[in-house]
Amino acid sequence: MKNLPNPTEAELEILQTLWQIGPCSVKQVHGLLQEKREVGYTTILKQLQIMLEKKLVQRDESARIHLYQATISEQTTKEKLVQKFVINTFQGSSHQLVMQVLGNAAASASELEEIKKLISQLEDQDPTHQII
Amino acid sequence: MKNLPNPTEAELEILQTLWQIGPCSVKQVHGLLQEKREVGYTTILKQLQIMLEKKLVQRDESARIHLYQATISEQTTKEKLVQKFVINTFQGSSHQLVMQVLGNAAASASELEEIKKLISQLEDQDPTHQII
DNA sequence: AATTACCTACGATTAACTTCGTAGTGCAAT
DNA sequence: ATTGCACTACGAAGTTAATCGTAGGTAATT
Repeated sequence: MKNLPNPTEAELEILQTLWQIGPCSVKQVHGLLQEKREVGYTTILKQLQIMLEKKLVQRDESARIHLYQATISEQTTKEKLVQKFVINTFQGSSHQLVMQVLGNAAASASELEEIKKLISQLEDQDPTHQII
Repeated sequence: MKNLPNPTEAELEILQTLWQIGPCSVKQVHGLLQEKREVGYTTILKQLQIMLEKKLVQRDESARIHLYQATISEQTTKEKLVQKFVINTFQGSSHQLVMQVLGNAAASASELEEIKKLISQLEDQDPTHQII
């Protein structure tokens, strides 16, 4: 429940794989990241050790091969990162961010449908409710 | 037209004020940022000098008081930053980002209206067109 | 038992960012 | 002219991130 620091870029990359496949060894993480880019084994190891100190992950040391898992949830982590990004880049206006994304990189028709559905839900919830 | 580096956090903060008020002196930038947080005058000066080297800004040295202005546009800069952020945080899925933002921090009713309007426009443009 | 293979620990390095102090320069006001 | 103010230039320090090499230990294999 404490407030851990936001993960850095490299840390987030590792967290994404932990979220994806659950508790796993350094070797597994390294194997997956290696597919995307050249990176040394000990680099990942060191990162995980640092993340352990920061309490971004915990590890099971009962076996010789330590197993790491994320201590922070994907959802709330991304929420915080988005929040910070919106403040830095759009001076806090998440509305501006959405307009940007939709305008430029947007979505397939089905994804737009999905978004419209979500908006309808939000509106139905409470028409007067200020969500942003 | 070249590819300049993305601005850092502190640089972006300065760029925001340059975009907002146009060409201006160090003093002006410092004055505005000072309102938001404690920061030294020479800090801003140095940053602007660094940004000049990186070509993120240009300056008019004709007068004793140099005037700085952004060389990169607000729109394209933010596009690039969003793109990078989406890749890092949502593995390239801007759709996921939008759903996140709408779900959590979303918008007032009028803003939702605006977003719906934009979606309609996008759909009308070309229903089969993959926008994302 | 000796060798090999794998795993962790740790230190060191490099680069980037951010910040600010000090010094120097020139304009302006007395 | 001298003094003082405002502005720029530059260097330096402190931080944080990211990467990897080397060393050391444990377990399995021969």
